[in-house]
Amino acid sequence: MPELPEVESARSVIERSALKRTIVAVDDTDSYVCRPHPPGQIRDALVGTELIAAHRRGKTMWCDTATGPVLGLHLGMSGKIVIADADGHEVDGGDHWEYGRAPGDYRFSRFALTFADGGVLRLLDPRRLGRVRLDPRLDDLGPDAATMTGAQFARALTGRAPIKARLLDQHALAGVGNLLADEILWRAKLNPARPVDAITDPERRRLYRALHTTIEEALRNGGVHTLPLVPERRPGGQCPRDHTPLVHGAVGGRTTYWCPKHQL
DNA sequence: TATAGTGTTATCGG
DNA sequence: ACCGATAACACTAT
Repeated sequence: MPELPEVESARSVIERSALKRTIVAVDDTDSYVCRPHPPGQIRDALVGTELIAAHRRGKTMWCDTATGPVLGLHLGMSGKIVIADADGHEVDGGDHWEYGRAPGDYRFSRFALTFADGGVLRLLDPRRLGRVRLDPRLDDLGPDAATMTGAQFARALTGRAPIKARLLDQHALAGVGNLLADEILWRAKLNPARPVDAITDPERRRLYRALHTTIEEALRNGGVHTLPLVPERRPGGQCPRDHTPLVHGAVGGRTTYWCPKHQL
């Protein structure tokens, strides 16, 4: 579910609704999501302090605390941030949910902060591929895909990998996931398997423009599912431009859909 | 019952 | 060391 636009809405939920609230309890007992921290370590580091800022680069979020370490949050494949008030009512809903979850269903709560007023911030994550950790390393992340410059983008496009594999490489640029990559390449009319070193300068500029317009549109409209190609990524899907049947295969190890007529 | 999957990372081979 | 491909991770929905 979460790619850069969804993570950004999760970050803004935290920013609006979880800052400057004293933390009185922490559930960090899911040792898979909280690894490598042993149960209790994150709790002991956070109880008594408060979040004071929420940041994001690519799909990684981190929160500064008033007196403790930085709290790193990653949503993985199925993670979602939900905040409830003391009465249990969920506030500040962000992105939509893929696993048919109803409000109040906390079966998949993997991490939780309880605030002094009784409110609770939860990380829900059925597949448990999300991550919570103290003082996360950010050095390995490339520049944020939403704000990177054309020069940074050109720097990211060296080597011989398929262009889609490079767009997915979080070391090269941070934030593009499988759905965004297909959408961006479709808009730029580039074949996902094209080697990076076969991309011409005009094509790279087209791709850079598609990167930004696609992310902006997804942010504005409420997520990657609102983009035109995404709902067509299924057997029988058609090119939104001219209804050519899309073809699919694996590129960069991920399921990939593209239009055989436009994407060359 | 079998399979795919919107992310990351360790491991293997060139 | 660099680069890319692949498997593994955990669990649900189809």
